Amino acid sequence: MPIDLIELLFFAYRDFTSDPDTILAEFGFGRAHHRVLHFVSRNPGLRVTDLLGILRITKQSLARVLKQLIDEGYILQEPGPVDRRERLLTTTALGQDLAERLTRLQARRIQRALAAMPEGSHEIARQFLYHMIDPDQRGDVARLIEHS
Amino acid sequence: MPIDLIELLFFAYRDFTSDPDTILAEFGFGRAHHRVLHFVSRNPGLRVTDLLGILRITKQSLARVLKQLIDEGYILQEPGPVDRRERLLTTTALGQDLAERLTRLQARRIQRALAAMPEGSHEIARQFLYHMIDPDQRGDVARLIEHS
DNA sequence: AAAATAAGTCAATATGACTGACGTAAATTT
DNA sequence: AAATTTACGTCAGTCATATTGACTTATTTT
Repeated sequence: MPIDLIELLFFAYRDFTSDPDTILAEFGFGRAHHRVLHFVSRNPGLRVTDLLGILRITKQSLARVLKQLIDEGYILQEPGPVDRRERLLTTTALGQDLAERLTRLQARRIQRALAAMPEGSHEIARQFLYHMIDPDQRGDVARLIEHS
Repeated sequence: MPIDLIELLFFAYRDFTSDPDTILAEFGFGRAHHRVLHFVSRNPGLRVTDLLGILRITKQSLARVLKQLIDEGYILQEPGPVDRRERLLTTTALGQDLAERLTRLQARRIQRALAAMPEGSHEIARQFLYHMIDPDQRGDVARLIEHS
C-alpha cells in the first residue's frame, strides 16, 4: 500500500498552502479568498455558478468571501451581456496583482521541487495529480486548466 | 509557470480527502479526527507532543478531537514506562479497524492513479511530494514515513 | 402565462482552528 | 533539596470556513 504517498500528500499540501497564507493574513484574507481570487483571475468572466462548481462549496459560503473581495476592490462583477441574470466576475488591477503574487509564490515552490528531479518529472507529476481526481470530474478540470 | 500543477494539487487534494469524509461522517468524526487516528495508528506509542509537531496545531485544537477519540474507544492512552509524564497513544482494535479502512480507501485511489501511468511513476510522485515539503521539515517527515 | 434558472440573502449551526493563561505531576538542573 | 523545565490537561473567548434550509428578485426559457 502506498502509505508513503498518503502521508506525503498531507505534508506537501500543508506546506504548499502555507506560502500564500502569510501574505493573505496581511490583507485580512484567508484561504477561501485565495481560491476565489485565483480562479477568477485565471478565468475572467467566470460566473458565480461556475465558481460554486469548481470550489464545491455552497452559495452561502462563497457569498461572504466574494462580497469581501468585491467590497475591497479586488474583484468586479458585471451583468452578462447575453444573459443579464449572470454576474460575470473579473479581477481589478489590484486583484490581479495579488493573485499573481500568490501564484508566483506557489509556482516557485513547485519549480524548486521539479528542479531537484529527473527530466520529465513535471509531466509525471501532472499525470499523477490528474488521475487522483474523480474520473467524472477530470473533463471539467482539464477544460479549466487548458486555457492557462 | 507550472500553473497546471498548482490547480491540479487543489483538485487532487479535494478528491483525495473526500473519500474518508464520507465514512467519517457516519461516525460523527471529521478530518481532524482522521489525521489524529491515522498518525497514532501508524506510530503506536506516539506522544501528544509528537502529534502536535506532526499536525502543526495547538494543544487546544488537538485536545477536543483526541478526547473524543479516547472517550469513544478508538484511542488508548498510557503513561510512558520511563517518563511517566508522557501519555503514549495507541489505537484500540476499533480504532485500528477504522484507521485501516480509511487508509485502504485512500490507497486505492492512489493505486488506481499509478496503474494508469508509466513504470516508476510511484517513485517520481514520491520525490515530487517530498520536495514540496519545507526543506527543514523533510528530515522529520522522512523519519516518520520510514517505519511505515 | 408558467416554470426554470442565476444570483442574493436570512437565520441558525458545526467544525476546526486560534490566543493566552493557568494548573499539576514528574523529571531535570542547579 | 530547591528551583526550573517539561508533558500534559484545561478554561474562556474568539475567528474562519463551512453547512442546511428557506425565501426573494430578476430574467430567461418553455
